[in-house]
Amino acid sequence: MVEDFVASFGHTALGTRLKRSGMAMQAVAQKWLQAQGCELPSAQMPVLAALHFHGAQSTGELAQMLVIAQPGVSRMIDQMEKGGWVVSSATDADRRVRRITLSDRGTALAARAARELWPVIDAAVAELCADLDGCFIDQIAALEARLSAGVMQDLLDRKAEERGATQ
Amino acid sequence: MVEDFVASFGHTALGTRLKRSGMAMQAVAQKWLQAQGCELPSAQMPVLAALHFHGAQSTGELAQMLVIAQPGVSRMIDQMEKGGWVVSSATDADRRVRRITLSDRGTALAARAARELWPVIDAAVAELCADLDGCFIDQIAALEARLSAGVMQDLLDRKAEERGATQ
DNA sequence: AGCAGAAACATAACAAGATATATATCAAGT
DNA sequence: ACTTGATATATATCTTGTTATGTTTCTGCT
Repeated sequence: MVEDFVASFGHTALGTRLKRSGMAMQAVAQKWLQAQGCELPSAQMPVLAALHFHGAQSTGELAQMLVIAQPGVSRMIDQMEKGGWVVSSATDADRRVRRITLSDRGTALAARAARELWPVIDAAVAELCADLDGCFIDQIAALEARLSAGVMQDLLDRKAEERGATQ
Repeated sequence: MVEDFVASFGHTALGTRLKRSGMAMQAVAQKWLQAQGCELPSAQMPVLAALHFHGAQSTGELAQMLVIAQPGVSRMIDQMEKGGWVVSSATDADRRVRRITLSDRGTALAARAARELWPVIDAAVAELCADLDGCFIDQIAALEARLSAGVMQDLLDRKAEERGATQ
């Protein structure tokens, strides 16, 4: 039995592999975040971070910043507003525009994430990708192997511990 | 305005970027395949290729080979059977098992793809990823830049032309 | 002022992955 | 032979992206 046909399919299926690896990384990160008591769905994290670092934005601006289609942002903001993470309102100058701000709850989570969650993920992923040698396709293969071996979970835990120990 | 916040977010959003790049590559490939008269949805292409190179498989075997969840295979096979690309039937030895085979139409498409479609994609992607220098995150950034510049479309066209010219 | 076209967002439907769970069948122990 | 547990697949629902299209509001021209 072929274990991973897609990986054996050369460059032809590279798109599939990149997508798969990306989803795997997101899944690991989300699981870890949940374990840290972070209730926000992982797909909404970039919105939170964008609003944290760059202040209030419109729907269209967020779509451009996050490079996702505008209807996706529309729906995501609805969900985040229901979850109490953001507040939105029509602007006075142009009443078509919906201005989105972090709520108190969202601000608090973003501050905490900036302090102790994102740096851990950043350090873990940086180390996950360190020493990926060879040509690009080999690097992807190495990354896939590390992900399926559970290396990223271990790194997240270790990095969190290290930060906790040194602070 | 920040153009691509995710890309500016360091390693933290690498998963999102990988996923995004993979989807972009798949989209370009699918568009090109359609232009070549290939009617099969791109997500079903790996199934076609797996059956072409490794013969009849069960639902579970396909899930393992393609590293996707079994319900996804179930649904995809339903669609492909409706589209006339595959035929499936319960096996005699174990009537729980659904054995999936390429139909005549599926066999014909796979043969054509193996001859003149997959090699083009392979060559194009190989060149797309050639000379990606630097550390992994820089390589991803370079890949993203090439994708958004439309380099992959151009390569597909050029590779197809080259193959056509030399054969 | 009023109308045409553009722009911002919302809504609907689709795609392709996921998980959770139900159903049907098989295998093994008594 | 029957019951119990495992296995293969199907079904239902969720997630998060997409495109297509509808609605509201603005802008600019006459």
